[in-house]
Amino acid sequence: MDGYGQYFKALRESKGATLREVERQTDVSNAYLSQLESGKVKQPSPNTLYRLAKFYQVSYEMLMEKVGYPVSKSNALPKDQSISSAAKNKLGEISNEEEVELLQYLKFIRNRKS
Amino acid sequence: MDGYGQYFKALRESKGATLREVERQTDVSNAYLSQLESGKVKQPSPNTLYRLAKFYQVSYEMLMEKVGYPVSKSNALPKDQSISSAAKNKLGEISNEEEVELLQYLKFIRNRKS
DNA sequence: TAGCTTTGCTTGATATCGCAAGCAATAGAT
DNA sequence: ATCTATTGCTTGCGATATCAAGCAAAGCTA
Repeated sequence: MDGYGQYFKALRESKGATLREVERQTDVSNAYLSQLESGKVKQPSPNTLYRLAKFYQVSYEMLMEKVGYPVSKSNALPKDQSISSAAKNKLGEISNEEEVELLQYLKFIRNRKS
Repeated sequence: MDGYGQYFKALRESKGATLREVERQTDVSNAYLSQLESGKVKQPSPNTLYRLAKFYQVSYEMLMEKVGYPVSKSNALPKDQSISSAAKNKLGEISNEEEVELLQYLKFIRNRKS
């Protein structure tokens, strides 16, 4: 039903921040953040996305694209590219052990579908 | 008080188009276009701006900026991150949904010890 | 146990987007 | 002069973004 709600939640929790912590740093209310993460928001404004992008240290354009806004240039870019960079940002500090587990889990995910 | 309203009107008139002509080509209602040109709209959505940009043959980003949305002129993120190229290669093609699951699983891994 | 604090969440309110429908003025055609 | 189509515009409305306030559960602390 919702797509990027889970993503924002994962972003926040991977940073170990609370809703109110994000609120303090971004001036986006914890009420709205909660709705955002539970899929009750359709398209947060670019202004909001920009604040979150800076706090979570991910690409603003990537967030724009993720919530469905047109992003002129990256129309030509494959979608996996921006996702890859997002993953790179979030997974950039993983240890070798964690990497192995993630890769195994990725296999598990993919086998689960077919 | 109205900044870009005049601009949109100038764009349309320079093309010799009527409100309803623009409506036909962009699926933006003539009612809304009228409000837009008379400064009664604060921030038209990126979706709307994109349609108008294409019709008027101007830059989408320029319109975004004109209306007051943040436009990251320079990428806030470095291109190359200190991630193992192995993981980068293997994770480079993960999908949207897979990324979410991986981030959640990574959080699970890290909390498993405590 | 009782009392603060934190955390995620819900709810009511406000503001804006964007449109369908309609209106007054103008232009053209007969 | 009358009819018809076009044009710009206003208005009322549903949908959505965003927040302030508050609430219940859980965690600390005394």
